[in-house]
Amino acid sequence: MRGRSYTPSPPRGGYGRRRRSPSPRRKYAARDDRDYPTSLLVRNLRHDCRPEDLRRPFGQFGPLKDIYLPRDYYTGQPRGFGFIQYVDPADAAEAKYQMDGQILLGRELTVVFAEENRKKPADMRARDRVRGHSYDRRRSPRSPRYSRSSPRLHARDRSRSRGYSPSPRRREYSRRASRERSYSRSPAHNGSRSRSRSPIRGRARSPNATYSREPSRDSR
DNA sequence: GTTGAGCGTT
Repeated sequence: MRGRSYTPSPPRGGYGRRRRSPSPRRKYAARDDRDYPTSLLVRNLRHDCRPEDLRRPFGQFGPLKDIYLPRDYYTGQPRGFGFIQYVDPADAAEAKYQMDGQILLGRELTVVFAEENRKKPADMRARDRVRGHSYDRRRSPRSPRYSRSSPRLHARDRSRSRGYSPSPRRREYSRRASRERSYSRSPAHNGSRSRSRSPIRGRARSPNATYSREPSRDSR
């Protein structure tokens, strides 16, 4: 009997049973009424805040599925907000209600439901262009040289905390693996020729002994 | 089957 009495505490006037009102936009699009959002957007996070810091306070309400703190792609600096996904939407609702306005590390958190739509790299790229100020892709007035910090460098840091919940056990595993290669998840694929998308110059990766099967040697 | 450049950063 786990009669855990959830107190979803619906936001102002409840979630609304799909009102016929001409809402300009459904708050939680792509979700049915019975399917409440499980992701929360936590705002006003301290820049020092790490996923682990959030896990404890937010984990009180239920199992967390994921925690992710977006960072600036170029600078790698935390953006001050994060996403917390719950397994159970009821927990998410509860957490939102309880944590909204709470103080974490001296900052008052703002917790709201997150949209389900994740942003893709392609979107960010487009956005960057728009934000960049009439970006003339031909040649920008200012060379966006962000040679200072590269996401890749942060990738190293990411190896430790990874940003999202790593299984403790897995970490052990990863620790060993992170010795040599395994750096394949950087924005810069540095494939061989396309090095345009990434702000940083991907270091020329060794060909890594491609398994080029000799065309004429495989006889059977 | 997933996504880690996630919307809301001062």
